[in-house]
Amino acid sequence: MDHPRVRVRFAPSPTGFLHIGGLRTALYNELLAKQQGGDFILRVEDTDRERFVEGGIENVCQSLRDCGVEPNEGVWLDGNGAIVERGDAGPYIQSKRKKLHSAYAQRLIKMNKAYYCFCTTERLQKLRQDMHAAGKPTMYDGKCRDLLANEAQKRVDEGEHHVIRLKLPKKGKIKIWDIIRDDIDFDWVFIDDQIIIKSDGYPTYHLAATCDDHDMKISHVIRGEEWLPSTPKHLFIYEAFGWTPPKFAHLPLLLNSDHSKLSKRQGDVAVTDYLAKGYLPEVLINFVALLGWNPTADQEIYTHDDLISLFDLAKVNKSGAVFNLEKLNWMNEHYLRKIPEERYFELTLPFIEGKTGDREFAERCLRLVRDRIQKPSEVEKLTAYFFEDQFDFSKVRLPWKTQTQKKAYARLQSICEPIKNADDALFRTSVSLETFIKKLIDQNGWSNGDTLWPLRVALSGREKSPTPFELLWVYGKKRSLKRLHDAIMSLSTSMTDDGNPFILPS
RNA sequence: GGCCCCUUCGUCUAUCGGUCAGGACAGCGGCUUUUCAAGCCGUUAAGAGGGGUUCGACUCCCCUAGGGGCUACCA
Repeated sequence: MDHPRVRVRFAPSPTGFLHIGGLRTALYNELLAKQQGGDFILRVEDTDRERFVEGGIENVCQSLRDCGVEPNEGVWLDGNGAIVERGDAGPYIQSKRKKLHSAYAQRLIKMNKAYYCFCTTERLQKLRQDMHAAGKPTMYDGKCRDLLANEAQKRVDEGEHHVIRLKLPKKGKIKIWDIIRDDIDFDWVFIDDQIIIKSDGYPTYHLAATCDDHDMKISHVIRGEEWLPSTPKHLFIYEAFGWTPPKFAHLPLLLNSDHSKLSKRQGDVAVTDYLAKGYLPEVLINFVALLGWNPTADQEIYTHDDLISLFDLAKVNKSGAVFNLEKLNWMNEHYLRKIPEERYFELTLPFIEGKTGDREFAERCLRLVRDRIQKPSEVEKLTAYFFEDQFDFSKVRLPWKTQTQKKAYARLQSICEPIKNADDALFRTSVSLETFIKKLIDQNGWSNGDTLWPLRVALSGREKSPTPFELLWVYGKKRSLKRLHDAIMSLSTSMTDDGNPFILPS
């Protein structure tokens, strides 16, 4: 009997930040829930007190919110950024369910599906070492497995340190079914009696997640592939209690370029890091959705809504996917060009804050570099020269190819005058400026190269830059003339190939 | 070591027995051009290997190899 309603959960442990792989897991869960009109729950798995990181829950929630992957049930942040829980199946913070978990463990003991184990960490460690040295699988030897129930209970009552282990079958096979991978067979002999309650009284993942999933009526468990080998243990618990297990879908791992599990060592893994660098949330979603799945043969760009309607768990790939930063960059660049200009300004303005008090000038600068960036932060460098007072022309060639300094000087002078006399309206678009300059070239019988090169270098202070027409437009008349005068001045003082005295233009 | 999973261009992927194996990123080349980008056009590049099954396998089965995951009182 299947679960009538689709209810899925993303269940991170708050041991740091939301991992980019976690974002994909959360997304796939959310896509299924939204598509099927079900529930997407956020449950925090914080049963490991030693690894708990302050602020971890907040970071996960905030990252999910930033990316628009919103749970409609479970742990969430309220307007003030405080952690709250909503929904009827709570509590959703696992540590608060400790009593529930120990009650389930007790029931398992009563059913003879679990047992108390008094073995010390030291004994266990030595056991593992010995088995490893003997070339055998490192498993628990079952020392406490057949302790008499009342004897074990007595030792517990006397306060002896203990854990609770699952009493797994020692023979036979178990078949699990996975939406992505179909049937998988496991042999019980190779599966260890898993600890389900630690000596601190807290449950391990295996018991907590399984029982919580049942209590919360989870219909599909969508999680990383690393959980595949422990799924038989989870199924054992479902069977012991007579519960209907959810459907499982184990997602392929995200990989570094050397095909190891995606890790911090080889770049950013936290969603926060990507957001901070200016990757758009919708890009992260679009990109990460396509790591392991693609709904069509020839489309790369999908909105969140597209993904919701097209999502199909059964078509998710089985093999791991390398996280390809270059493609992410391309996608961010692509989106950056499509978003409304206002949003583009919002994204980029902070990076040139304080450079000029002239908002319109700033916006023109940003518009000019828009198709030259992959990330908002890059505008800072690309627009830097617009805000420099003076260029150092000694490092660049103002004349074009074989053009003499004298001729470059004369050419710039000849351009200054018409620009000075031009109507302000001319500066409204770079197209009109282009027409104007080209006409000037035409009328005077000049050539493009020995006019446009010096003009462009004069305006940018560098040999590589956008077109002179765009530069004139960005600067406007006054700033343009200032740049031209600076260049002319520089040419006149550095001229050594010709003794003629030059008169500086007014 | 043991168990499990995986294997199409360098990378992300499409293909669900019959295709010139398609698209995207990156690369390369060209066009454009005052430079650099961008843009446009074109192009290199793949079914790990070996056996089967079949009229026909990238697709189904087996073996081998390679990669990955798990093997904690972490999740």
